[in-house]
Amino acid sequence: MVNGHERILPRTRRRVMHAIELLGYQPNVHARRLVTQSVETIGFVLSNRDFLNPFHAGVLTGVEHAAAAMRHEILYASCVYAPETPAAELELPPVLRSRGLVGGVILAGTNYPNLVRAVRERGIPFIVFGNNLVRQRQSLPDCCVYYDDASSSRELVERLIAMGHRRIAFAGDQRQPWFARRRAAYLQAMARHHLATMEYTAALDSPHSYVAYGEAALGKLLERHPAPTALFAGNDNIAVGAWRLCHRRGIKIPGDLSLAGFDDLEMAVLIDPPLTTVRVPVDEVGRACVEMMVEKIRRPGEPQANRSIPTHLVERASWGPPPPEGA
Amino acid sequence: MVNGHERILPRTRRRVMHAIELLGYQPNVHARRLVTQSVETIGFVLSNRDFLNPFHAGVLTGVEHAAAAMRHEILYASCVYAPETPAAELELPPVLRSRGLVGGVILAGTNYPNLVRAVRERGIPFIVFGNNLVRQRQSLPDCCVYYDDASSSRELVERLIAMGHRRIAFAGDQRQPWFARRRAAYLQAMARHHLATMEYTAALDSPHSYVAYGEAALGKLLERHPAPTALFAGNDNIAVGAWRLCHRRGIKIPGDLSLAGFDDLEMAVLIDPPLTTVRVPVDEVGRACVEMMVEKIRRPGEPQANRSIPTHLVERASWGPPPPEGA
DNA sequence: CTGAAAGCGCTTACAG
DNA sequence: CTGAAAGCGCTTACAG
Repeated sequence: MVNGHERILPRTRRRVMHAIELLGYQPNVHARRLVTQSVETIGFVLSNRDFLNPFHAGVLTGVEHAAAAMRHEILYASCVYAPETPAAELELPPVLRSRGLVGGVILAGTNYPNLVRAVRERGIPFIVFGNNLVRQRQSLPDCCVYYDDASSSRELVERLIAMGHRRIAFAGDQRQPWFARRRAAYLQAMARHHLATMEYTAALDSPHSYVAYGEAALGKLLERHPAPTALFAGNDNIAVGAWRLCHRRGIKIPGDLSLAGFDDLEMAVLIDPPLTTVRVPVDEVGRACVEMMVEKIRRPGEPQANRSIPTHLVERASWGPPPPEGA
Repeated sequence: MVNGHERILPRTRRRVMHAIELLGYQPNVHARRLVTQSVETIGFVLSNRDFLNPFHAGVLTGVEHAAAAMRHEILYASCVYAPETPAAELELPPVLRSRGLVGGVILAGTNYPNLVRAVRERGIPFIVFGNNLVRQRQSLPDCCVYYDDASSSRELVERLIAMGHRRIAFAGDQRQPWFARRRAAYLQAMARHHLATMEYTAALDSPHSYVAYGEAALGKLLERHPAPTALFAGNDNIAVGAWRLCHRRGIKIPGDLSLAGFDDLEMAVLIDPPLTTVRVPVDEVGRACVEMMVEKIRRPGEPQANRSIPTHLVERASWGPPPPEGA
């Protein structure tokens, strides 16, 4: 009666409900799950990150809000593994190992094909945050949520060109797929306008040194003659590094150099001038993950299209027309 | 046999283990939990925050790592409530409502006595992140983890005094207990040296406007004659606001004004000069929460001391001796 | 419309 | 040392 909509005498129903209220009765979830063979819990696995960065914190927030609205809980787990380990030999965390802990998992962080394969082989329904999926040859239909960094990147470069910039540089380590995609959009826009590209794509040693990377990148790019009049940094931290170099060298932003980043971190509005960048609606990414996950649990085997969340160019004072030629 | 250490023929044991391996057998957690009446899951409740900020993301990371090491899982849930709602009328999220979902909860975010009371009345073991516990009259023994902001704050002010500063200002909204504690340490240090205090403690309208608050604070403080030679900002965002004002007005840091914050956010090293601040070892806060939680679940009723995690003064270039008097 | 029984997959005493 | 039984707290068919 408590669960179903049986035909029952309204009076009886009321009395039972009253007793429930009175005693503070709450059904035991494990007994229920044992018999129904279903779980309302979704695992959120953060892979290969030593801490929860603001981006993933935002995705997790979105995931939790969406899940709560659909009466699901979120089990948070981190997971570190080597890309080369064969799928069968991966040491999986309990979320991916124990029977019944979760009804499915959202794989966030940076993932590789071996983990995806291991999860698939165990029959655990899963959704992958696609932008950070590295080295995946064949596409993964049915289970990916992306944010669309290409469109905004293209728009960003097109806007710089429309302002009059011709020497537009790009900076970002190409081994990281997010930078590779942003660069591809940059190359495409530049090619469309028959403009020569200027790139700094050196390998990045430590994931924590984006700012230093940005300083080095702009330093190198400024050695060229003629120098770039605009820099599209692969992310905001790289942009902040470039900004610091300008600050030290007295290069005016946007007078001498227009600067744009990607991510819209909190600090984007704190530097002076505030940074033009691209915002990823992380809460929508999280929501999309949950919606796909719930749909997949409800209708197993039913095909679903991958989802792509649009991103938004956020225009701020760090860009403007290029300096007059020959100045 | 799988669970216990019974005396069994080694050969039989080996054969069973082999079969387990072969079939990929994993026990069903719900059946196990139903019979053992225990859960290895700990709830992490983020209260009254609309998103997971870097500080709490760090605590959550610490909590998850410590929990994983002790073979516990983390259920992440957010919870928004009004401080005035009577405990009995609070609408609790499933972690705090369902029977058996978790063995206990860590209450992070900003909490009020009504929630603490509701959780206690339901008999759910809990640990509270004490620094953000507001309006709690009687102390909560046995269940609090704090970070010690007083010692580092005092040390910070003492160091400024030792450098020769006499006019040291403080900025932070006193209704927020973390600012109140830092201010108390400031007042104490100033009193010890018989120095007059200079404060900006206006109410802060929006939690997202710390930077603007910092700009306003320093603006007001600089109207005084003589002006302060150092500012202890209640947190890094307020310090960044002050830094921006200095940047715009051409006030040199630390030549004209020494600046210090609290939190050691990522941006502390990105501003120029990098910011002297206080670092809270968030992972240790998280670990302490888990350790107390597990201890409390294992030995119910056993008294435990509250824990206080030391913080660390991080000296950077944003402070130095005061300008020569009368300059 | 209502009550009693079976069974979900385990663990834990207990009998062989 | 090993196997069979009882029972954790539910839900779901089924008999009354």
